[in-house]
Amino acid sequence: MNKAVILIIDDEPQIRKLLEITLERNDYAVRQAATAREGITAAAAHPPDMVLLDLGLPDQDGQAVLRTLREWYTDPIIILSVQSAEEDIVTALDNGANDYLAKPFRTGELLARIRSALRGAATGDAGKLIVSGGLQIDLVARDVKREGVPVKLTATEYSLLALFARNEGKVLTHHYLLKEIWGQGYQNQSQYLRVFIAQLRKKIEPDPNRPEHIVTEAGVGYRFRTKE
Amino acid sequence: MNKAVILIIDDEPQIRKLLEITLERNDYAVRQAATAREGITAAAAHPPDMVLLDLGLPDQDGQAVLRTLREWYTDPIIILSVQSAEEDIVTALDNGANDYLAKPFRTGELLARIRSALRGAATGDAGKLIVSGGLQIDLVARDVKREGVPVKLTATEYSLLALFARNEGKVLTHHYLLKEIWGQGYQNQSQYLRVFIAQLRKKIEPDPNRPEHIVTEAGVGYRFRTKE
DNA sequence: GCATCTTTATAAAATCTTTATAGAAGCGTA
DNA sequence: TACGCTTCTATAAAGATTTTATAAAGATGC
Repeated sequence: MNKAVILIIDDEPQIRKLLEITLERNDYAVRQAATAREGITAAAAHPPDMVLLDLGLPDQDGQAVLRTLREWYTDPIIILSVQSAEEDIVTALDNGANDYLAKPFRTGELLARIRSALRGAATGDAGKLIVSGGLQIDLVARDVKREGVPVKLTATEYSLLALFARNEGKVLTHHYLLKEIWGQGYQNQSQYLRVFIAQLRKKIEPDPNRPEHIVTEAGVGYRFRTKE
Repeated sequence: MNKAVILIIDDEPQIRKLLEITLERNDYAVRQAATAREGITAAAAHPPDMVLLDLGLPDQDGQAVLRTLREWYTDPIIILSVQSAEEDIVTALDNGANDYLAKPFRTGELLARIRSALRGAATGDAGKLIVSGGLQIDLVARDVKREGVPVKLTATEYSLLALFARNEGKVLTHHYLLKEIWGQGYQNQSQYLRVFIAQLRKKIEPDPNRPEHIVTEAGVGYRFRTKE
């Protein structure tokens, strides 16, 4: 029997510990992240059945984290926050949160709201599109088109492209890419990357010999560019 | 686009008036009931898109009303109550309420919670007919036809196809499909899926060897495409 | 008892990993 | 500048592994 997996994104260790104990005692599997960056990565790598998100993270604005998650994550997100101003609540809900609970919360109520949210897990609507130079990526539908024509990508190819798309303009190092896609322990298999980059270019570049989207940064990594 | 219809069940005329004004100003259609009996009758006669339910009704216990509504009513129910004891909240949520707001509430927050609840509501299956490439799915009548000929599907086959039809174009992961159809705890039984997908293809695909509607996304899940 | 769901077995298909080879770029030296 | 050397990159293709399709047998429930 599989337990529902809940990802906690909160920087306070005590809160995480309290949540961990409470949730595990109620038969949920718990994963944790202490920063926005960690949390987004964790959610992307292995999507949990639900996210509990603290808005007061040290490295990034909570509402921005929420919007980023909602670009592709469709399962319930419950906000836990010390803020209880109406504006914060309204913004969070409109950014796609399913519920908002002010700290300190009552654990019984939290558990009930978790049950409620998991019960009615939403089938989200049309996804946010990343469009550029004839290339179109729908992170929710897992759908990629070039000049309007669907491109068939394998699971790994898609993961790689999605990771690029979410980090448009930034150089991603070999090390980082390998760790994100293949996991800890593959950081030196640069050849994997070369093979898959070549594969991707063949499928999404107008001219694979003169790449416009996935450009090589020799000795460092690759950079994804949305043209123009 | 028709306005969403919200049914208010509350015995206090001032609250009803306040809600009526607030909701209508925000482009909802409002209907009202002052007693439990009236409310249940109204919901049954013309099911609204959402119910706002006060727990302190004169003629019947609020939790009982909630349970009665949930016997057949599947759209969102938000509780408005002067009670804010944890026990009341937990009971209401476990009785099927989507949200619980203590009076006095802030109207901005109420509106945000209404938007949130409506957003995640079962995609208006009402009168939805999906037609494509000789395939025809009537989600209301639970009726499937191929080239005009009725297709006989088992309960599970139909649930699966309906889930696909409601998420046309999107990749649905094994995990998600198994959770939605078989429930929490079956997420690793990918073989179930394979068996039922094969079964469905045999029944709805023009050429089951070259599926056009239910396409495999190896390593990830399946995608439903309405042809052309 | 019959329809349906669950499980098992096996073949086929798709994908990933690994190997091989060639090209491009940087760098020091004559 | 030209040359050889080294390092990094691109790509195709063979081999290995994983994932999928399907039939069919066993179990379950009304």
